[in-house]
Amino acid sequence: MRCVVQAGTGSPCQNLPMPDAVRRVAVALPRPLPTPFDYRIDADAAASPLRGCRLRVPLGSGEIIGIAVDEAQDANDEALALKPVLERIDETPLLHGELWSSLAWLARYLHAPIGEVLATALPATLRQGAPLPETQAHGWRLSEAGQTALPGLRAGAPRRLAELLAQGVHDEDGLDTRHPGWRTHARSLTRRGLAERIAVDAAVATPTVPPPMLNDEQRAAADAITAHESFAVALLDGVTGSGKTEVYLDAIARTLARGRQALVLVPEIGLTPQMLERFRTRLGVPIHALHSGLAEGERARTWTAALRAQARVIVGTRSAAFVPLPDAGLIIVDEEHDGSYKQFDGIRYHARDFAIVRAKALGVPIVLGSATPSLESLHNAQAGRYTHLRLHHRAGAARPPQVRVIDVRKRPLQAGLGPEAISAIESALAAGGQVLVFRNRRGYAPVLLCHDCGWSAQCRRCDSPMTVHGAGRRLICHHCGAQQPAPPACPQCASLALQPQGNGTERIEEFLSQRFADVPVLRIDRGSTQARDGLQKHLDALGAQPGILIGTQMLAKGHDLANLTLVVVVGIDEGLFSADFRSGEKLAQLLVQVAGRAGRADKAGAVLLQTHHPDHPLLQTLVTQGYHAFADGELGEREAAGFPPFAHMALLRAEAKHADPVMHFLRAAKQGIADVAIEVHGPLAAPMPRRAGYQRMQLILSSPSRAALQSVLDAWVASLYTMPEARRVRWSLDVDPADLY
DNA sequence: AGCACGCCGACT
DNA sequence: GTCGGCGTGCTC
Repeated sequence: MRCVVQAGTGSPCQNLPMPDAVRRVAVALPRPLPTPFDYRIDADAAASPLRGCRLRVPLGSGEIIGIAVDEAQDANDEALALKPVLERIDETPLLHGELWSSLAWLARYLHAPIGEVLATALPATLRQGAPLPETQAHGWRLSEAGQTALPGLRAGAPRRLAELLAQGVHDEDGLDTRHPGWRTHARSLTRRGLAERIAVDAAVATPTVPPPMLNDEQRAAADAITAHESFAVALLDGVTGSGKTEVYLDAIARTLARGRQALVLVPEIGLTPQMLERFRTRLGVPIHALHSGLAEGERARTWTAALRAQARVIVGTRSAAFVPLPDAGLIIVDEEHDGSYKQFDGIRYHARDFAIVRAKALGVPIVLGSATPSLESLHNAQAGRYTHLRLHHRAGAARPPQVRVIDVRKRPLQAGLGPEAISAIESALAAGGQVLVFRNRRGYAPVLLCHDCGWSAQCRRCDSPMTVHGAGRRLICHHCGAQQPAPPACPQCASLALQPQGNGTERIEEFLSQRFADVPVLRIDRGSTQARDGLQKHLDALGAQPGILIGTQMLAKGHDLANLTLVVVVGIDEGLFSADFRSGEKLAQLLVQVAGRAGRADKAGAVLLQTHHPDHPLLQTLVTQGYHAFADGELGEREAAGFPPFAHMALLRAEAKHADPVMHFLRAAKQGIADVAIEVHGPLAAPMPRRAGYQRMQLILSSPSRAALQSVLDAWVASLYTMPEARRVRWSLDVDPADLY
């Protein structure tokens, strides 16, 4: 029986004898379970606040780390039947305050299990129960003995380090990036008593590089952002090269001066060592980076340093949206339109949207920056919910590139390149420039086709076309990674007329390196360049000499190419007619971003867009009137068609080895929605599974009212867990899906 | 998600 | 005769 609190009598439980003093606590577990599980806990272990603390508990035959979602409740005999909490890991809550309530909101909004959401928010080592790491920042300086001994030191690396330290305290963070290998020399100095390691206060800002003078637009934008110290969303909408980063730096510097923390989110490919170094020298504080390339221990250290307010500036990719910000003053989301902010498996959150929720809860300003803002953000700006700050001018004298649409209908193509493109490449190289050929498709050719019977190579497990690699010798499925040799003859009609159709980056590389044999031709894509510094090394090796880069998405931004004068974009036609409602927006953003790579400081650039559909409205509007005109038109179409941001969607996906149970489950699920405010489409075939050999289908829910959709999801998702049909499939829900196919 | 339990194929 | 395949169901 429950212990009932009666009005006016206080808690009667306090008066009852509690010999064993057993209490119960609800624990969120990192498993796809709809609710937290109850455990019993000793009263003394539950004496201090529990909510947000990690607990080690038994589950099934094993043990697991969960998080208490509430304070312990008084319990009676039935609590004895519960399994016991094995260990209380945290004395004080790891998650609390704003972060706790924002995460609780996120779990409700995504209709995801709270335990999975909390686990996603924590760095892996902490999720697995590790103690909070040491985070005190340290620096190095010369000892008094070092000061006197310095002039007498032998020339060499230790002496150079000593000379550096003689200028003042250097923090380890900065030494790591600027003087790799310094630790060996520091050890050698320490052994001789010449240098010493001291704790440093990260909050003291001493910029080593003075800020440039902001132009009027930049100044006005920076002033508008820091005008209020409370929640407000600013859309910083500035063309490529307009100096958005200077606006960020100015706003961050003011935030630091007010004694507050700043969080900067950047897309996966935007977080480069050069960018961190620029922030470090300009802000004069250690920059705490958070990205997928970091070791787990390092991620935990950064997260914890933020929790302890030692980290003042945190720059990170998607997952950095989860860092604690006890002294928050400003949040920035750079390239806010970028698709990498949306997580595609597990908890499908959108880091930009969650950052806005957090800024609101924290009561701090947030800046969304982009040269090609998402239609959502433009819509919000037009509706007056966001302040729209425009930067129209490229900094310095750089002129915008000349964009030309090239009609390749009936033109002879070589590896997908028309005569205009080839001669433009020739003259750009002859003039000493560099050329970027952008193709959004890697591999040699997208499909292998039999010219006689029409057979094409399909992946046996995914039913999708296999991409031709290795100059036509291998077939690879880009969905499941399956590989096989290309067949010598058509498996269907035995014809030898098998032809690779279309052109991937490999085939373009093959052609261009023959055609322009006297210049370097570099292919940059996921197949050729694994690590991010691998790409930088390639670019460094090329330098400013004439050459050709062939690339996919990876080359669309970041990494300055000082001498790039021509960009050729091929293979955009499939993007013009893709079924997904967001494909036009994505293509437009990509084209503008790629075009922005051409023409820097002194050289005007040219951009050629090759297409079989030169009159397509997207291209016409984009080229003649620019991105914002395109966005206005596209928003009109979204409104007419009932798509985001004018409708709100959720997507229920299910998969199993066979189609039948998937169909049964989705049909049954569809039956569960009776609300007339919700449109339900499906079951429809879903995009390729990551796991090969699975049948996947989906249901699309949409409603003009976010509130109506949310309230339907509340009851509906709960019912999915108990549906008998659900047991035969794996299902997942995606609220605000990024794309439908 | 893990993990155990449970019932059918090719191997020491 | 057993090792192991993954289908099914459960975890406070």
